[in-house]
Amino acid sequence: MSARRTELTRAAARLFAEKGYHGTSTADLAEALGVQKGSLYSHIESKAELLWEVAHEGAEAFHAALDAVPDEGPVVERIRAALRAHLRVVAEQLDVATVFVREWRYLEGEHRQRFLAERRRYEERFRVLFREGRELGELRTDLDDGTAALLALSAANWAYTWLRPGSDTDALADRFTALLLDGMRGYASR
Amino acid sequence: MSARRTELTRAAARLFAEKGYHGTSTADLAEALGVQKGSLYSHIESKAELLWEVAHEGAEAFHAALDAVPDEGPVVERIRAALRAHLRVVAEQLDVATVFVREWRYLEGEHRQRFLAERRRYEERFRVLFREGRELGELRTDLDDGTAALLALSAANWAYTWLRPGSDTDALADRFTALLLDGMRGYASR
DNA sequence: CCACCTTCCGAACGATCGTTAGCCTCTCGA
DNA sequence: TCGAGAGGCTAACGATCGTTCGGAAGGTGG
Repeated sequence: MSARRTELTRAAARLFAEKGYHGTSTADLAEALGVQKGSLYSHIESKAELLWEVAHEGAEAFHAALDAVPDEGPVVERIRAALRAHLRVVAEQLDVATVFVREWRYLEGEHRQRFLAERRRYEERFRVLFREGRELGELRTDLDDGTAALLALSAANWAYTWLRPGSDTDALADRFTALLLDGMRGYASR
Repeated sequence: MSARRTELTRAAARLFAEKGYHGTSTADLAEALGVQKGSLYSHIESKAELLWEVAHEGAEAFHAALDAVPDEGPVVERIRAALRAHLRVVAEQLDVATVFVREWRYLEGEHRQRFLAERRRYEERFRVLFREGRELGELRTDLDDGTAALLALSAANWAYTWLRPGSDTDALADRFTALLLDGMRGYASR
């Protein structure tokens, strides 16, 4: 992929995240490259192709980050690592993450199906951690692991709305993990 | 507001939630009423007015639900009640809640400012609960209440993506609350 | 019965949408 | 030195965008 083509993808990620897919025109994209809008079509076949590309890049980034999480060892540490990995991707590729979480739904046809499969698989990889944790006894044996995974994924998926580039995402993830593991209850309410 | 006008607002909520604000045309709205698109302008001054109306209705619904939460008594119970209230609104007014959480950002000018103020105030009402809980000792005295509120709000704000009308939102909220309060850690990892 | 108000129609507005076409001008390897 | 391909231009396409307008139904209250 040429340098110019890469530039276009980056601009698309930024603009789709900022103004939404339908709120971004080909004229906007062209202006970001300093070019006439017709010239975009030397690089792409359609605006929809850009959306797919950015959404797909998001899926790859999140999956790659999870790949670095060991699939053995204490579940508690793997949950922490998974949250760290997710938040790091959000902070380092905020535009792409935003498209991955919010704009993907404007995908159509085949691309939409492929994206949804990747997204479901990602969430399942999270769920497995909590199920395994319960089964191994590292998490409470009476844990509702589905709800637990949903809570963790909610924190992960909502992060793009408040997380800013440059944040200490490891510390943030650790705070979430501590909360999820040990709860908030104090002595006075026990 | 006439019955017809109300119908238009409902259609707008449904379509904005389904296809996004910029993905919904005035022709779509007109078709939902079985009318020519020009006829909409007997009822409204602009499409943007509908977005404001739906977003504002969402803000009112969420605030009204929180109003029913007592401002005294055990903080733990008030957190549970607040989560119940929020999830109930999401399930009972899913379209409006979706616009409140996701589509509001296409508001412009004055309306955008007013909405943001309402939204910030809503989140602040949540945050207060956790701060107060820590100060009163009902929650752990070493609690990071900002992160705690963020975690709860993440679960609340993400709910529109998975919650379906007719769910038992009270039970769902209680499961979240139990998790938030007592955590997931099991004996084996302590 | 008439005057009014609400609602809708049909047609059109200028603007903008995503996309296509033909042509020009570089750059670079053969 | 020449040919080719990459990348840009201008211009235009038909479609659709949100919105406006004048007029015509239809019901309601005086």
